[in-house]
Amino acid sequence: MSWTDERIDQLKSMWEKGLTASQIAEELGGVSRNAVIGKAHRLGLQSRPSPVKANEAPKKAAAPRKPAPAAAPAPETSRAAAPAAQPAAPRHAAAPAPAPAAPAAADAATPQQPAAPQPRIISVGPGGFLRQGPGDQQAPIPPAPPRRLVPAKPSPEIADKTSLLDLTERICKWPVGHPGEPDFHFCGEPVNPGFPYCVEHCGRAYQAQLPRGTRRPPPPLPFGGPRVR
DNA sequence: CCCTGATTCGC
DNA sequence: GCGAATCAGG
Repeated sequence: MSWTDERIDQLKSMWEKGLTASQIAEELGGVSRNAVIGKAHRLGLQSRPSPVKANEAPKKAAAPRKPAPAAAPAPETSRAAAPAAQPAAPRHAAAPAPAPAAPAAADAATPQQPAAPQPRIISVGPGGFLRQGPGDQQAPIPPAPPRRLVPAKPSPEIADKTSLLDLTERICKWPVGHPGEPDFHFCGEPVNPGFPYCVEHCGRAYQAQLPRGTRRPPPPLPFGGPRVR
């Protein structure tokens, strides 16, 4: 899968909506969680409450992930070299810190600036578009971007059945019932590690090969077994 | 264990 | 540009 404009748009939308990278990856399909995060960063979408981000500016530069193989202790000008030149990544954008205007004249007579950098309250509507408050004029909101509303498919969670959308790497994918039927769902138990099914269903999926003659009639297979044409 | 996002770096 | 591998916190 490649990052088409559409998929990028979906990514942005969902990212801004606060969906996790995993959810986005799952929704887009064909990409990993890492791919989503990587793309998000490359797009400049940034800053999302990260569990690993609490710490800030430790005196020691972040430990290099990979100690240079076995050479060049030289001042490697790697990617993270730029100290503070361009409008690089604003680590913590906010920080209004308006220059303390009147240093000397401490006259309390300057009610000019209420100094209230009101945090913009933005809510997100379905589809990921941003709502504005009444007074929030920001004229050129996206000039009617062709933002497509994403179908809210996992909305009506049907019972506690494990649906196709609930399947993950570690959920038993043994089908129960038949596709198309109203109550068709998947087993949903934790898998037998290394297999797509839980222990119980592995037992049904993988039968020991018995010696000829002692074969037992094959157990029912998912979907009624291989179709014979 | 599971999850999360951030970062690096070979491709 | 991409994303797997890795790190690191919850």
